[in-house]
Amino acid sequence: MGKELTSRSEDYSQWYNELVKKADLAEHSDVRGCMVIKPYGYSIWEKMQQTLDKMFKDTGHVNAYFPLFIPKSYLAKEASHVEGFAKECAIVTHYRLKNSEDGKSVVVDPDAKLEEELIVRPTSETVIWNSYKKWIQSYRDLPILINQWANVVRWEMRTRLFLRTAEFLWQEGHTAHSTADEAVKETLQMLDVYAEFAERHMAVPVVKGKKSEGEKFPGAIDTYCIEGLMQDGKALQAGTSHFLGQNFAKAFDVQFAGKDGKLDYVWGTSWGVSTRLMGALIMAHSDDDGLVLPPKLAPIHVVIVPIFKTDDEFNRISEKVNEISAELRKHNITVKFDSRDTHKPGFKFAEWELKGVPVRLAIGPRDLENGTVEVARRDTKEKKVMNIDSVAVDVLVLLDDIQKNIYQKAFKLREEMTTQVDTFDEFKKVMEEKGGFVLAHWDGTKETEAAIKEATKATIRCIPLDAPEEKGVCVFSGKPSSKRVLFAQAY
RNA sequence: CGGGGCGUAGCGCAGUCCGGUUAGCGCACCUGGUUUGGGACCAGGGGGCCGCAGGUUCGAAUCCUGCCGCCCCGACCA
Repeated sequence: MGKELTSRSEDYSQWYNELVKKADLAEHSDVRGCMVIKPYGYSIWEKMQQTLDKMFKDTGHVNAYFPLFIPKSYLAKEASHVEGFAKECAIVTHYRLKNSEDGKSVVVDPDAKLEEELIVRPTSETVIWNSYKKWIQSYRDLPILINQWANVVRWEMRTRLFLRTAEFLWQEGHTAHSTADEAVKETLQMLDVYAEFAERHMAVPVVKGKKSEGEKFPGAIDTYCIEGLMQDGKALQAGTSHFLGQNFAKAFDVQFAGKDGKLDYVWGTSWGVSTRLMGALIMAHSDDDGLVLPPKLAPIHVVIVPIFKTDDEFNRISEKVNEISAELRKHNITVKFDSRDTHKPGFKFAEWELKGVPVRLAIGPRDLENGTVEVARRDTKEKKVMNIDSVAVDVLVLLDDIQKNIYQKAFKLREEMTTQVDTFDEFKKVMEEKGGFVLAHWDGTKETEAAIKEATKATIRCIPLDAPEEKGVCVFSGKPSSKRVLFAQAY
């Protein structure tokens, strides 16, 4: 099948690109920067959606859907917002095609020009706040806690499957509140939801923090984020949560009457995670043999590979497999019986490893005789022979152990790849030789941030929320600083 | 959007410099047989607008021009 992967040490980005394609997650479409998410990749995304959606509902949010197209004038209403997105918007200018003169193709009908051009949403704050204006009159209408699952388009110059594509899938939460305090609480609550999802479900440890002025969302007062560290030592922003203040309420004139009868502008938040999480998942855990998926997000938990020579053997094994599968399914374990007789077991082993299935069972004639089954775990590649009667419970325990183990492994890597530095020479040395996260003092200015980026390619990923107060001096300017911030080269 | 590389069968590539029978190879695919506890083997077979569009030429995968796409490096971004 020719599915040997380039190793990570040889060429990390080539490894990533090949893995995405060979594990059947996604491929490039014919449209520049867009991707086809294939069924196996999409089923992982669906699992993410299901989990997140439940977490959103559990925190009081409801789903709705707002349009793909945004009138151009909406975008212009919030100054920093339009400035942030103007360079990467797709624009609809016409609504009709017609046959070309020679009849061989179709052309845009110049008579069908739109009066007001439409922007394909790069995010939905503007359309949503336009609706909120109609929905909100009094404090009794608040809060509004809405999420939507949607696609958005940002015309990126340089794209990579899942990590940065021109069109991507995401969820965007948009909430409206009567007080700043409540909106800030919401912003931080959703940051916690994201962090919990990343750590408990994706098994990716993340740092919660606040973005610097330069890195924050256009239109936000404060942007919070979760940052993960990939195996190549680069950081990946895995989710963002914004405190919008009254910026969009003012831009769209959304006011409410308080209990005292006075009018005030509504306070807002927005928060989102995208199919970029797929990239984080892949890069955090996978190895040179292919994907490594955390059981909580794996579309298939257990693959069963029969080993047989004759039809009779196959039939007897199948019978046993059906029993085991039924037992596993009782425990909510997803099982795939690879009964193909067109491939040898070794081939199947390699293929399912490439696809990251957490647990593999192999059953052959010897096992039938001995009442055993061979159990292999994807994360460590260990194999054990287990008693066939208790396999369901053993697998349940094993899946739990795999989930924990890959988190621990990622956590340990992050610990090893996080370095405290106190001089700029150290900073540069770490960035050049080791990579990863660097904790350093920063004077809080844009100029220093830019200068450090210029010199090292590292940006401020965030100001960690749990950063201890610590007197120090900025590694670059020598000016005083009260806490360390997190630097890294980033995706 | 700037610099570099690439585009030939589903995938990976040779052939391109120096134009000339019928465009090759490995994997995959189809048929038959032998196989099956870590990517099987033998035999036979099918599959090509040589990225697209022009041009030069008796003749173009090969030379020229334009365009499209992908990868890498920069600037920009989730």
